[in-house]
Amino acid sequence: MVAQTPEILTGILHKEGLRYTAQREAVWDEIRQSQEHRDAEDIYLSLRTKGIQVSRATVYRTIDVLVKNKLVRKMDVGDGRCRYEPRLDDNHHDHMICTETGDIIEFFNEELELLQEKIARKHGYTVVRHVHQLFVKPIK
Amino acid sequence: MVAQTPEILTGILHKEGLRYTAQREAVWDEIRQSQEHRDAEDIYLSLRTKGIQVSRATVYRTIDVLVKNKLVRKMDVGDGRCRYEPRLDDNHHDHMICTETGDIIEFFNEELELLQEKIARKHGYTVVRHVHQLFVKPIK
DNA sequence: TTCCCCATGAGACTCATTCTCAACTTGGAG
DNA sequence: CTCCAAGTTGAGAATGAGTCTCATGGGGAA
Repeated sequence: MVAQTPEILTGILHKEGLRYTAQREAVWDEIRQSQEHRDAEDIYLSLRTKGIQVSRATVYRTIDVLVKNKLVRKMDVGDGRCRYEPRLDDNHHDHMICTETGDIIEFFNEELELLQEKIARKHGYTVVRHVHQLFVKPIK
Repeated sequence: MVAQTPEILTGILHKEGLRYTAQREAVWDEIRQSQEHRDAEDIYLSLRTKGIQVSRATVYRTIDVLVKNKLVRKMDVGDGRCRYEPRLDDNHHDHMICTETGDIIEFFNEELELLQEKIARKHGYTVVRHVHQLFVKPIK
């Protein structure tokens, strides 16, 4: 359980020596209130549609701060646009992407996590982070 | 065992209804003779340095054909440039990227492969392909 | 050898993301 | 409460990997 209160952003900005601004709050709110995997343009347009004055540059800059502080998870699906999702509860998971519909399904498997670390150790390393995506298709 | 003979390219081009050209041969040779994970610019510059007349457009176009026909594997490391490696023996493997040195280590684990399929099936899918990268650091 | 059509190359173009810098805010000092 | 140094923002330019265009060049079937 992490980042459940509205003050979490204030704390992070303080820790980073950054100021609290309406734009940063708005970007975080926008990402937080949706559980989807959205790209930066989507987030930007959604804010503008709501009449919130913010620029693409600020959206990107704010996302960087949020990602760095683990409030947001960034994922590169390989189609040229990164997707972002809130990490409110900090539950780690990976993604399965349906090649037919584009749906993104989250999954988590403890055994898989352990196995990865085991493999890294076998080579004298320890896992810092990982990217694991399964491109799948429905079983008919 | 696949693609060990020089004629493999000819066969593929024929199958695809494409012509055999010096440029296509050169790009394939360049990738084939190195076991490294190189980006397109690297391959392009290496060819030019050797005095081979080829353009970036042709390098990209040829790589697409090679990737499609499984002579080359394309990997997106997430830093904006895709890397390519030959698939001469067609041994599937994933990658471990050292966050300190940038070294890329290949690994393969049968258990991991099976586990992925098992997870996908649990959700009603079957794995078409996957991206699995471990960003690691050396154990001191 | 001819000739049709594919292949090539130079450079324009795309598009997500980053950068620039002048104008604007924030927030601590006084 | 006001001031002002320093951080922030926005519009648009810049970046950079990869793609596209189209005039020119070159395979290869007949």
